[in-house]
Parts: sequence; C-alpha cells; structure tokens
Amino acid sequence: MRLSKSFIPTQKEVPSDATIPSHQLMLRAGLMRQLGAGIFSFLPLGYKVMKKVMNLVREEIDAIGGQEFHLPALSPIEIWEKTGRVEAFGDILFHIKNRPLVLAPTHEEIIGWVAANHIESYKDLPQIWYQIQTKFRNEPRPRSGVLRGRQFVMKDSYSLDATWEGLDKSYDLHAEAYKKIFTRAGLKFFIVGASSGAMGGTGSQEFMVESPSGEDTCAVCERCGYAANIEVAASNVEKAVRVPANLQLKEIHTPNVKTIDELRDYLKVDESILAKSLVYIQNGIPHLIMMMGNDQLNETKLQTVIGANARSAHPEELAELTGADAGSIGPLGLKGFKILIDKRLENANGLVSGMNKNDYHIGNIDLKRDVQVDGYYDFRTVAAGEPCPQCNEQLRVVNAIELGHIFKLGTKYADALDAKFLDEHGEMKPIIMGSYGIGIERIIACGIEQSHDANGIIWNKSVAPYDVHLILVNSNVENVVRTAESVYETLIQNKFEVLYDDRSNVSPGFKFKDADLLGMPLHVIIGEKNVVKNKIEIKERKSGQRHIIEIEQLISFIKNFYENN
RNA sequence: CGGGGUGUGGCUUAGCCCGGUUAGAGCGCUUGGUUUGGGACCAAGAAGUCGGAGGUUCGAAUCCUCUCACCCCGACCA
Repeated sequence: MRLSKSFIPTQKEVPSDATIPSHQLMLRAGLMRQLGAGIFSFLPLGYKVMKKVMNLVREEIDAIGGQEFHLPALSPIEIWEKTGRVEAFGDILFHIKNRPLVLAPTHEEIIGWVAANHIESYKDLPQIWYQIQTKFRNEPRPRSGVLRGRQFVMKDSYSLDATWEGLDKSYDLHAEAYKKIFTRAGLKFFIVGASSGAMGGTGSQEFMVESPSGEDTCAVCERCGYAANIEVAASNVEKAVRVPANLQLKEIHTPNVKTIDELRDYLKVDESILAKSLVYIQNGIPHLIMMMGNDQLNETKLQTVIGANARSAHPEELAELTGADAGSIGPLGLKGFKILIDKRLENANGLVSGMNKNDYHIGNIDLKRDVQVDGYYDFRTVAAGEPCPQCNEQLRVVNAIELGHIFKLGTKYADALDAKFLDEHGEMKPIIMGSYGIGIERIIACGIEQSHDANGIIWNKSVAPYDVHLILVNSNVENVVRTAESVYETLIQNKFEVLYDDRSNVSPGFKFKDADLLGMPLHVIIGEKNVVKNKIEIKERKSGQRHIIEIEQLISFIKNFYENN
C-alpha cells in the first residue's frame, strides 16, 4: 500500500482526552477515531490490525473444533426474560424503543435457543459454537479508550456437552486455545481464578495482562504461580488466637472514637483484637458482618455468600436497626440480624466491638460464648505482602486488564430455555454449557500497552498491520526512487504486506517519525547513501538494530526475520 | 449514580478570574519557491455559530441560569 494514497491520519500531538498509552497511540497512529463515549470508528489501519487479531483467534478456536456462527445483535427481549437476565443486566442492556428487542450484550440466550431447537440426542454432542461479533453494553462509564466501550467486538464461544466430564474437557480445550492465542499475539499474561458474577455457573478463570491501566485487581505469587482476582483471592494471613482466660464482658466508654485506627490508639491495643461491624441488607434482612481490625470487606465475596442484591445499609437504617451510628455497632443485643463473621475471627475471644450505643464499646467479647453466629466465611480483601495461600511467599497485588474469561456455566441456560437432549438411556437431560469470551479490541490495546516506546507502537509480528514499512528517503533522486519502486514490487511478489512511504515533499525525518509511530516490525529504508553502493538499510523497530545489506539479500533477510519466531 | 474537570478553525491550545478594537499562537491544510537521513525554510492564503439555549449589559468567549457533550476519580462491571 502506498502511503501517498492511504488514509492513515497520524498526529504529532497527544489527543487531550486520552490518558493511557494505548488510547493515545491508537489515535495518534490513525487506527481509530472516537465517535462518542465508548464508541469508536476503526479506520483502515486499525481495522487491518483487528482483522489480524480476529484471524489469529479464529485459527485457534477452529483448531479445537469450533464452528463459526454469525448471530444477530438484535434479539427478542422475550428470551432474555426467560433466563432472568433482563433484570440481571439491568441498565447495561440496551433496549430498542420501538420494538420489543434488545441489543445483545453476550449470546448465551441465542446459542441456547438454537440448541433447544436443534440438539436432540447425546449423539449431537459435544459441540463448540462460536462467533466473532459486536456486543453492545450500556456501560455507565466507558473509559480508557477501547478498554471499556459501549460497543465492542468479542469472540464468544459456547460449549454444549452431555456430561460434566465433557464440560471439563471443553473448558480445558478453551483454556489451552486461549494460552496459544495470547502467546501468539505476543502478550505477557497470567491466569486467575475469578468470580462468575452475573453469568452464574460453577467456575471461571480470567486471562489477565498486568497493567496500571487495568480495572481489575489481582493477587499474584511470583514463586508458585498462584494468581487470583481480588474478588476471590485468599491468603495465609494469621488468624485470631483465643486468649486462655475467660474474661467478663466490660463496657468501655469511647467518646468520639469511630474508626478502628482511633480505637486502637485510644485503647492502646493491637488492632487484631478489634472487630469491625458492617451492616448489609439483602432482601430486607439485615446482616451484621464482622471483620478483624482494618481488614477490608470484599463485597463480591459477601454477595457470593448472601446474594447478589446485598447493599450496605444507609446511615438512617443503621440508627434504626442498631440504635447506633457506624463506628459503634457490634454483635451483642441485635434483633432480627443474621451475624456473619470473617474466618479470620473464627471462634475468637477477647475482642472489642461496638456496643450499639454511640461512644461505647464492649471488651472481652467471646464469639463462641457471647454471639449467635450464623456462619464464618472468607470475606477479606487480600492485601499486598500477605503470605501466599499455597507457598507463603509474599503476594503481590497488581492491576490488570481482563482479556478473556472462561466459564463453566452448567445447566442454568439450558434449564431456562428448555434445551434438552435424550441420553443413551432415553432420558431427557439439560445440555451442559460453557461460555468463553475474548475482547478483540483489548488484545490490540494490551499489545500496545505492553509494547510501545516514546516514539510509538511496536507491533508484534503476528498482529502488525503490515510486515514491512518501506521508506523512500530521497524522493527527488531518480535512482533512489527507482530502487524503492522495485523493492516495493519485489516485496509484494514475495507475498509480504508492505506499507510504502512514497510521499514526495515529505522530509526524511517526518517519514522516520511516522514509521516509528506506526510501528511495523521492520523498516526498509531506501536512501541515496546506500543505494549508490547497491545497498539498503533495514531497521528492526523493536530493538532499534540497523542492518546495511545488499539489495539482493533483502527477501532472504525478511523471510529469516519472520520465520525465526 | 456521587465527586472533580473541560468544551475556542482538523489537532494542541492562549484569552475567561478582572466584559470593551478585527479572538491570538504552534502544528496541520492550500498555492508558489527553496529544501531532503530523525517531525525543514521563505512568502502568500483558506479555515472560527468561542458546545447549545436563554438572560444581565450600551457591549459577552469572558458574568448569571439552564442544558448538552466529553474526560478523570469513585460506585458499577460478562
């Protein structure tokens, strides 16, 4: 492709509303333009990258037996009502105003519908169905360029199995395919155990790229490889110990002491004997949640235990339900509450907690003796530096971008949509499903986040829009032009994709800057100094390494470059 | 949805607090010329409903009210 005829609008200035590197560079390199919040037009160069990524994904999903569909984005709201997901998605789901239709945010329902109508026998199973298609989600707050958009492209696949062992197999096949995809895309990623959230099901894992721009938080162990989303991460943090003495409850006057830090300083004790009480409401039932000291409650973990609609109580509710304000609430004397306690405090005694009377705490609480406990659960948010649950190495806590998520869904959707088959004993059974997503734009953005420098993008070979960026340095020198033109023809004949900067009246510096910004793996530079010696220069974008070679060696050089990894 | 911020030629922006010639600059663009190995130079140009509506005023980019859009933090997030 001749740059003189291409629409690749590069920009020198950093666009003012882009804050992360991938967003800035995708705009500057002319890959895309923003149309609205979370809505982007992909321009030819950006779409070329997108197609490369989609093909890479397609190859690997085909390789595990995936069959590609093209499902509609529009779908009748009725089937979303059947699975209860109109409510589950809430405002995230885009509704069409003048028809009872919605824009699909994912496609379990549609796959389930096809399966319900056409899968009849265990002999029809297993199946892996997938598509690469646009999804619509009314994100309350799109951000970070393409990382969270209202419209985006997803590869979503769905496995249909007759048995739970079959599901495990389909799931593992996807996990392996995903590793290959992200590895081929040149990404450094890790896999974490994750929460299934609104998708439901029995298990899920996320494929993550560490990045300060990421919206997810993960605990990672460098030694043994343990990694988990903070929503489910655990640690070997020390538990409370029982003190030997059987001490009597005592009232402690604590004027104006509200936070755990204030209480610790006021009483001059270790914060591990302080129990913080939080109140959450689930379906109208108040729950008292107790945490040790300054341990942070993880709401996802809480919701997994008591239900997804749990919300923290309002200040007025607190006063009404407990008789005290936040900071003075505790487990003794409450009526109508369920009391759930973090495992770290399991069976602890000698604790100080609120008395449900402002400015008073109670000491020497023994959870076994004094409190009617409805259960001990892991509610803590793991903090950096805590011991790994597997090997006790200190955990790192990092931000990460979620590239892909794989779910064992089970029979939730089959049950709701009546997707059943006859097994070998003639028994009607629900199809067991899995679902597996990859964000296509996120692969692109993560690639840039991980691989760029001050001058621009550094594409991985597998997703670079062009193999070679050919630069004509002296457009005013006839034999240099002739050489560049002939090199261009030769590269095309040898099936390389070439972006040829043939622009005249553009200074060499300008062309070099554009080439670095666009980031093709190899720059072939045709300049007068070398051409007179029948030589040309090749620059590797990633290392910056330059090679002056005979023109005749060009094709073998490039082939060698692309074949070695 | 809560908090903060920003809207001025295609891009980056000055001016706004403290109202007053013709809204200024750099980049980009057009024309002519000179240049050509790291975002060239000279000259001449084109391009603006100052996000929108209403108001205050002799006079509004500037002050007030409403509104829209976008960005950031948080909440939320397959």
